[in-house]
Amino acid sequence: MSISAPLDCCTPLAREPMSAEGADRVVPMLKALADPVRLRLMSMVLSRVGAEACACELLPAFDLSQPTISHHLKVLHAAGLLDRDKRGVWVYYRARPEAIAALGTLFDSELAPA
Amino acid sequence: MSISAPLDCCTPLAREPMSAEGADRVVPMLKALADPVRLRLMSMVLSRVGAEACACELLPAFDLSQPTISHHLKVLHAAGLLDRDKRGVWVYYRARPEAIAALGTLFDSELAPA
DNA sequence: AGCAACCATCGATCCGGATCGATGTATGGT
DNA sequence: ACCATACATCGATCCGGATCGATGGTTGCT
Repeated sequence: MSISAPLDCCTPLAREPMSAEGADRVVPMLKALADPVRLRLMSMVLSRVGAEACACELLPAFDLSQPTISHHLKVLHAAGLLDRDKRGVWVYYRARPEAIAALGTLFDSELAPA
Repeated sequence: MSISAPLDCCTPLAREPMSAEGADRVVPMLKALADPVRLRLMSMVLSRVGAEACACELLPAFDLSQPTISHHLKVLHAAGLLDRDKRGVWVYYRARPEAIAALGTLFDSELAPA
């Protein structure tokens, strides 16, 4: 499971027709966020000071089992959206600003063909 | 199948922890784009002058059957990302700029908690 | 009226993924 | 050494969705 996401992946959708290879690089990130639990997890981490949160703080926010939340965090990590940092017994997840910024540029409407 | 997407849905992820209801409003759009074929379809339409394209022009770009492309276009339409306009025998799909803009604000990194 | 082209719908198949309980692995405390 | 806590992994189940061939509905042309 690589950290993937070279992040040289995201030109605006409106700039030119995206190639199949380009799509294959972006889709994993979108797929990771295209789930209500994972989108809320990402938002919770991003809202924290330092964009960092302990898994133990995220779990009680959902009515889901611990393995399920662990699975979702793993998906976000594999997509390059979260960094993982084990400190003692606790695991802290930190958002990767470059990944969020890359997705932001995807939906830039500047300079769309008139 | 409603056109959905009131588009008052998208505050930046980093602004505050997204509620379950908020996630349920955004996820359909993300899910629609979290597919390589649909992401490329969206990019192809957005790249066109007027952000508009005929279905007959989109089909040959893929090695997929006509029902499959029709299905994907329907998903993008149902998510509020594409408008549908039948002109004679042809069907034209036009991108909804508000929807793209709404997704753009989702990933705004401005004013994230320091 | 008849035919051809464009697109949508239907029904079926098949694969991925969301979820869980059970179990494994580390870390820290007594 | 023992146990409790925090998290990950495993195996199984179940549902949604991506895809196709076949068919249906419109529109335009002759």
